[in-house]
Amino acid sequence: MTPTPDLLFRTLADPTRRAIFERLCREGEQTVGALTARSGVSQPAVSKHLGALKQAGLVRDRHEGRQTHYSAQPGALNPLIDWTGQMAGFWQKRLDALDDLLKRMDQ
Amino acid sequence: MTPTPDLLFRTLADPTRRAIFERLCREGEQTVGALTARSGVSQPAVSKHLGALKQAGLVRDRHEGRQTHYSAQPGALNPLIDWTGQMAGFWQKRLDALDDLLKRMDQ
DNA sequence: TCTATCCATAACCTCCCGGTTATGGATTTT
DNA sequence: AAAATCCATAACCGGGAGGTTATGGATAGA
Repeated sequence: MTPTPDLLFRTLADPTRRAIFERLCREGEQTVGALTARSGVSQPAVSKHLGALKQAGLVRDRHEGRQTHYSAQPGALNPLIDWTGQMAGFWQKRLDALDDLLKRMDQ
Repeated sequence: MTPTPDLLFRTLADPTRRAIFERLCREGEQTVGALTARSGVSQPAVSKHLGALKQAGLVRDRHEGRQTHYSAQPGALNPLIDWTGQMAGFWQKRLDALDDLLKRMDQ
């Protein structure tokens, strides 16, 4: 079984935090300062968001002198993909059953 | 462009609410009473969650006498799927660029 | 008709979360 | 050595979200 996507959903629910993650996905590794510059919130806020993202396994950090570089951790989205796939699967399954039923009633 | 998955993430972030949605996906249409029975929270709480799910387009309701039947609305997850796909795509793109660069340096 | 059931809404409470400012340790620059 | 920069943590605050109980409208059953 794939790990529960609970933490993932909670972490990505906040727009500011998700925006940070998106930027890391689009543009690759960034320092805290660079991320803060266009985030619209204070540097401590960004640091907190990065901490949350890290705890959810969505980002990695790399220390270099006095600055910290963050980068997106791609595979971390897999549980999300699996979950949506499952939900779609359940739906499809019930659709098939209905289809089958109708086919039997038809003949 | 696909609609922003913001509302989707926020709506699915709550475990109780997501559990209700999962049950509707697995087992199909359910009345509020049936959902309340195994939800662990009060009936008004369930009604509120269903309201949120409905507003996010994740469920449909069907009134029949004094009871209301809810069912999952499958296509609603598409923006989520698109979003995860985009993120994975960005990552892949940068990987390709890196690969290309290395190849050039090599020769 | 009278009662019981189903569900939605209102009113309220609590707690968590995202924001802020303040601070300090580590490192770079002058 | 002194000053400045980068970032993380602490402390605090306000608002929102999820929970509850209370209530009422609509429908089904007696």
